[in-house]
Amino acid sequence: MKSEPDEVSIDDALAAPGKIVPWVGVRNYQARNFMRDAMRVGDGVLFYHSSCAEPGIAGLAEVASTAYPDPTQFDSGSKYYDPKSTPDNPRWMLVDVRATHKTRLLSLPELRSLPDLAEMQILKRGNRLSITPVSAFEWRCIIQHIQ
DNA sequence: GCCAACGTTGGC
DNA sequence: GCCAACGTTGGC
Repeated sequence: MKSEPDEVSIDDALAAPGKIVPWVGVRNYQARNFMRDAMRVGDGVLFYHSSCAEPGIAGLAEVASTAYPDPTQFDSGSKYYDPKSTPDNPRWMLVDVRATHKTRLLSLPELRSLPDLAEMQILKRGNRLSITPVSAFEWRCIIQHIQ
């Protein structure tokens, strides 16, 4: 799951109450569907810093709730406000994410250098999704290299 | 700041 | 339903 560290960094997440952050602001249907349909409480999460000086995996986390409506879509003062969404028929969902560890930065160039990760979705050309699945094989590879 | 790549919008 | 125009993402 990508987060801009200027918005929510791994340090911010670890400092939050219960180390939990609600993953607000996702406004892409595919990314929403991953949270709504594919994620289960306890699933592992790679906390990825994007749009920053050193993009890469900065920590580990886990899914901490099932999906529920993103409250920011109803808040006209929020930059994530969506006037086309209503509480009766919410368009955007999110899950809570609980940070578990800060890791050394596994930088984007380092990720790209690992042959086992060649098929990883986040590394595919043109990928812009802020949430992408990670295979068990890729997860093990990353956990090994992060040590 | 640039720009490739992709998603969304809206006229037809 | 097509597709041009526009907006966004995100690495560099």
